[in-house]
Amino acid sequence: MSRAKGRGRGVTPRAEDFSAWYNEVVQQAELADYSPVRGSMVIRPWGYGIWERMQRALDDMFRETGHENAYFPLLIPMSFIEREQEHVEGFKPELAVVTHAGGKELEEPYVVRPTSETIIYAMYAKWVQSYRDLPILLNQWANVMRWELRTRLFLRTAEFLWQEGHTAHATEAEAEAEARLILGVYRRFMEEWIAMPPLTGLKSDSEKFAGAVRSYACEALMQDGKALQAGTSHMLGQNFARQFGLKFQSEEGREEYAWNTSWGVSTRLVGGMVMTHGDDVGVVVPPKLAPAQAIVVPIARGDARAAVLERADAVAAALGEAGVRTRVDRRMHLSPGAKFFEWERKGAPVRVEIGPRDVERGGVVVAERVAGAGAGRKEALREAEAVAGMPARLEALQSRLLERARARREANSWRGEVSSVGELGEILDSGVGFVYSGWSGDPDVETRVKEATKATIRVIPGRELRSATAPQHCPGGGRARMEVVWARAY
RNA sequence: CGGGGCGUGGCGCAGCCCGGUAGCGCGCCUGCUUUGGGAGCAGGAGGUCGCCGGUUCGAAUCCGGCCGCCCCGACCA
Repeated sequence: MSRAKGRGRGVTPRAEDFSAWYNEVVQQAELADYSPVRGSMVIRPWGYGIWERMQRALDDMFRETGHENAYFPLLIPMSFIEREQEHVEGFKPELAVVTHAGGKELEEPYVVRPTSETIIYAMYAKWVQSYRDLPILLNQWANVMRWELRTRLFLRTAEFLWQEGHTAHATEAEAEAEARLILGVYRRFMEEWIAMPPLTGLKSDSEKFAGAVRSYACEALMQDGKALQAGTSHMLGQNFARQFGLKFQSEEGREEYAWNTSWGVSTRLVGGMVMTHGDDVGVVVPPKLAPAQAIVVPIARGDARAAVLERADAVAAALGEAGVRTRVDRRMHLSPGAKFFEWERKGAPVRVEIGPRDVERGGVVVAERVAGAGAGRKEALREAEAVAGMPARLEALQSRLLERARARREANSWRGEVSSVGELGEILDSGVGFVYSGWSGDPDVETRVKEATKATIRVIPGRELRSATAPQHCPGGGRARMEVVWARAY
């Protein structure tokens, strides 16, 4: 495709410069654009449509697990943020603060929420008196602001969209179960919808959320071998409850502090999708997330024009009835080829071409964005056959993407003995993403490894993800008390 | 916050050394012809050369200051 490249329409190949590839692809696919405000982005319709599909799917899952949506305010009194010790320390450096309003300086500054634990638990404290008022299981869809120094579209922006769940429970066990339940929801969502299979498990203390007792996380492996923290679920213990007076009277009449959890995923997931499935042509959107799953491109040549357009509309309508989100690209000032390139760049899963030859024989030409093994680039099918087969075709594509991503994750994982920091560094330098090893639990080891290799413990994997035989050796020394996964991360 | 780079029509760039009519490609507009992998021809619109100051008869170009953005490192969904 040197021609396209020469015309300045190509993309830097992933292998040449992954980060340049990412920036170009996100913009060329019209997922997002830079805004005039430093570090913040505009999410364009194609990108926002993907986020909306994610939102809908997650929202349904939250409801199925007993949660309701609510909304808490954007501005939080500074004093609230300052109440929980670790929480302030974690967030202070990246707070945006409102000091003036209505033409006057405020008596107490407000922070633009970086996360809402403080204001939400202050409200819960007001609403809860008895164990009968528990649990509270709320979620909110909101924007938050963290004043990042180094930003990237979707992956790290000053303002981003997310969902944050906040729950309050009468017992520790119940809160713990909630945090784990949500971790499972996230994992299932990422696999089934984004076709991005994450590792899940516990965070080490150094990586946990500011103010949490423990954090669980989903860590996905990107094509460049770096890990992306794609979702977190925190068991907050009674840390916030104590600071905000979130107390209740138990069945036995005792006054007790409630147990909290909080959990979130953000528009970062869109970036994860790009870095999981994208190729040197552009973005690849899994069918379940695609705002348009099938793009019908009429090839309206000469006097066949009217007939071609009519068939295109008919096929689109039939696809719509079959439950396929379909769009007809009727723009007449672009050649078919230009449309093919554009939709491939944007990652639409399937293209349906209809030209005079197809109309004549009652057929269409179908091309998939990511061809399956053995399948040709284009298939000439009868109209009815193409329509009837489309839902299955999309499902097959969806699962092909998941399998491909899972295979890549495993192919780029090192499961074996790693006995020194140097060896760990060498393995990472060879292109391996996730390195499994033993760990004593000593935080000094983590620090030393990070300094030497830039890798951190991404997760202490859950049982089902651990290696068949537990690693005996620990890079950095000590006796192996658990298995951990190291990686360089975003 | 430290190091590097860049600011010139919407986008990508040349011009800057060596001061003298602001240019190229893509895109955009109009018309005609086109349409099975990035259409062709003809005509056209669009620029306080990041900002402020200085030098000069004359500054995109030389000098000083400021601002912004991008890339690379320390902190983070």
